[in-house]
Amino acid sequence: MAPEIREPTYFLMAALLDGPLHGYAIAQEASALSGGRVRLTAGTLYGALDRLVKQGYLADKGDELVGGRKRRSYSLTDDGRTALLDEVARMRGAAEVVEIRTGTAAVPGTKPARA
Amino acid sequence: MAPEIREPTYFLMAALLDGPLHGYAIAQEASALSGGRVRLTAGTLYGALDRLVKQGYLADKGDELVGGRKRRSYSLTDDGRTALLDEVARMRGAAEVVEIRTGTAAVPGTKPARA
DNA sequence: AACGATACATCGGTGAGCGATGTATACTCG
DNA sequence: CGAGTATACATCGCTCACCGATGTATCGTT
Repeated sequence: MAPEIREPTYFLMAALLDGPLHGYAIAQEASALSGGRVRLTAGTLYGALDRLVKQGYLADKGDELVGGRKRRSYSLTDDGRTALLDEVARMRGAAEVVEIRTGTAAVPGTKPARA
Repeated sequence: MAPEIREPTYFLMAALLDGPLHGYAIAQEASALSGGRVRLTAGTLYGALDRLVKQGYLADKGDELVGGRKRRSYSLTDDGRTALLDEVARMRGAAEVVEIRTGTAAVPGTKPARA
């Protein structure tokens, strides 16, 4: 069973859905996507990047020199995309369990992701 | 900003939505609620229980002797319930971001968080 | 009597997250 | 022109939730 993807990692991967980005840009996009909730500091960012490449969720697009500054870009692999969508399903399912038990209105027409 | 609630903890708290339970029963209910995904082993369970009581998310209902065996029951506090519902909202929001970006069918009637 | 389920508790390792620190370049404003 | 801020990378050490292993003890079944 695939382990839970934690919030910083989740938004890191989500930031790459529209195409490759370099590390720093990922951090900014992840912050924007999360409404400012997630702040990918250097420690988290570059550690996660290396880990995700090793796991096969990201592909290293290599270095590039832009105005004297080095940039390393990454793209989301098919495996990474799948893992991200699995996580979405996981969250939907988990949310639903609590909503049903608390009577919190599930949006009418929302069909259970998977029973 | 409230930190993310991890999966084992999430289902532990969800197990208490219908009323107090003792530790071992919580583990079973959490497993059932998660469709077998989450298995609260002793290490996770009792550690989390203590932690959550300290955080004010659970209340210790005290010991009780049932057939020679000791039972310690816990209930979900209002704070715990609120934290759980916050987590549901967090997950819904995070799921939506990815669904919109991937074109995964957002349920009609669900309003886009943002373009 | 042996075994598995019930029920609690503790210990040590792992790994993601994260603050702190370091290096270096580019831009902007006074 | 000098200072400060933003860009952009990288590493180190700490914390904490999780989790497997281990231990204690009772109860039901065979």
